[in-house]
Amino acid sequence: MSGPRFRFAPSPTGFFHVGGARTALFNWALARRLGGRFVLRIEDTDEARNRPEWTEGIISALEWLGISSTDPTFEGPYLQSDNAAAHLEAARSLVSSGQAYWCAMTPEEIAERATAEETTGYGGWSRDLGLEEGPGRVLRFRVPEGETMVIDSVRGEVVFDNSVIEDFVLVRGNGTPVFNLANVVDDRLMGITHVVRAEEHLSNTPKQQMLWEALGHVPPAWGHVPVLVNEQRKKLSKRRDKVALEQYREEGYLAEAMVNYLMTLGWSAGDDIEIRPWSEIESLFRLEGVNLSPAFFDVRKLGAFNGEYIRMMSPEEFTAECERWVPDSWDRDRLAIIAPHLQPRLVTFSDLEGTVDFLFGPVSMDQASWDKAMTSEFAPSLLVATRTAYADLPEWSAEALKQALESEMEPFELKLGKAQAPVRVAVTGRTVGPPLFESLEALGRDESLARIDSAITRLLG
RNA sequence: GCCCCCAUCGUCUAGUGGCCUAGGACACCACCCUUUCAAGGUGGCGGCACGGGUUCGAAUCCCGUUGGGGGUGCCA
Repeated sequence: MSGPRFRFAPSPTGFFHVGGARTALFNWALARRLGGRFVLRIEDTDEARNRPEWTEGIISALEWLGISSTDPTFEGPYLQSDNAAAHLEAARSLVSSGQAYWCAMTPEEIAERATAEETTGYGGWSRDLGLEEGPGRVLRFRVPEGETMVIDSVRGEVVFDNSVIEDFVLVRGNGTPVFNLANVVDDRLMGITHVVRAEEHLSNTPKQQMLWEALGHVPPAWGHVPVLVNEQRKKLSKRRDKVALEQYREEGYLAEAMVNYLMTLGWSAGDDIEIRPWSEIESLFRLEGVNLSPAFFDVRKLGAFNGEYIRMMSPEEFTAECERWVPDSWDRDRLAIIAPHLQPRLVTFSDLEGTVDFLFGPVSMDQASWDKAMTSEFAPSLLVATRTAYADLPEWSAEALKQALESEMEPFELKLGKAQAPVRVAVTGRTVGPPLFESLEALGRDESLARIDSAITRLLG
């Protein structure tokens, strides 16, 4: 078991946060490039323990991102709760070495003292009281004097004055260990050498580092990456923002696009290239190159990346992917005919169904489109003429369809762009959509003619 | 309140004292192409938060101000 060990420690909440996804990717890239391990540890809470599907969700989300649990780089998942005994044991060792002590002050009393303005709250009240362990009593860490320097690969050296750090709780009144303790003990037990996580943890890092040292070990290398924020520049929250990775997956964003986009938030390889395959990202990624300020998660740019990745797919890949996003009842051959024309038009695959549904079921006529296309002077006669020409067309192909309409529109002195409008609306129900003649070809002669007929009937009464 | 972090176009970023009249991408606008809509091509709009230093020279270094963010729990 050699080589650096990076840990990723999400807490299951029923969805996988995009910010967490980026942190996971950072750790994964590092572990892969350095020939180390990506250690997944689930911070399972009481609630999560009763919902194994939450943990499964994390695994499947990671899998989607390309962080495969079957890859040799991947280790885990471990459950934090499995180590509960070790957490407490570490706490006890701190008591016997005098680095932790029992405290009887209740949260209410602390709040009272805080408002009384005489102290900051707890203020080390039972530091030297020599209290014994007892019901409801908490174990506190005896913060030493001096200062704590956190050496951070992203931010450099950050110094904290220990006097501003309260004697924090290690074990709750109910006997359970607290996050900071559990984390340190787990990291140590698992031989973690690098802790790369979001910046929101930076202020708590001196506490964890003191714990490492109090336990007699050398702390890991830290790396605090900036958080992801929304338009209001607030940390992304589930309440107000679309943060669930699963939701993007369901909307038809490609994993490769999501991964690539996430990696550009707060990091760049130092050149002008943004779109690049994971293999390159992996070999280029450096913690030292990570930005220091929060980044806005811009769905529009994600969409642009997704479009790029869609266009990069081979026609076969694209068609195969399309089939996954469309009802089973839809004719696959017909879908394959139109697919090439859809590829440059899609932003996400969830857009697919709505843009070609007219090929697979009855037209739903958009009233505004009808009004716009059918009120022109030439619409009725052109439609009739085109219908006649189409009925006798020897070959039902896009090219023939186009030529036929072009010759019918001549007397009206129109451009193709205008002339195709009535036919388009008659057949697709909308003014915008995939290329018309290719759509007609896919639809077939009978259905196309029927739709034009029904439009003519509606137009002429 | 106290502590910590941060600050280049609207957004994501390049930039580590002279190559910067600050580069790219997304978005936006215009034009071209065109079978609507896209895609593609060309061009445009737009930024170093502010004030002091240091220096021959500052987006880059230092100090301050302002502004943002995070932390400060018997949350994780």
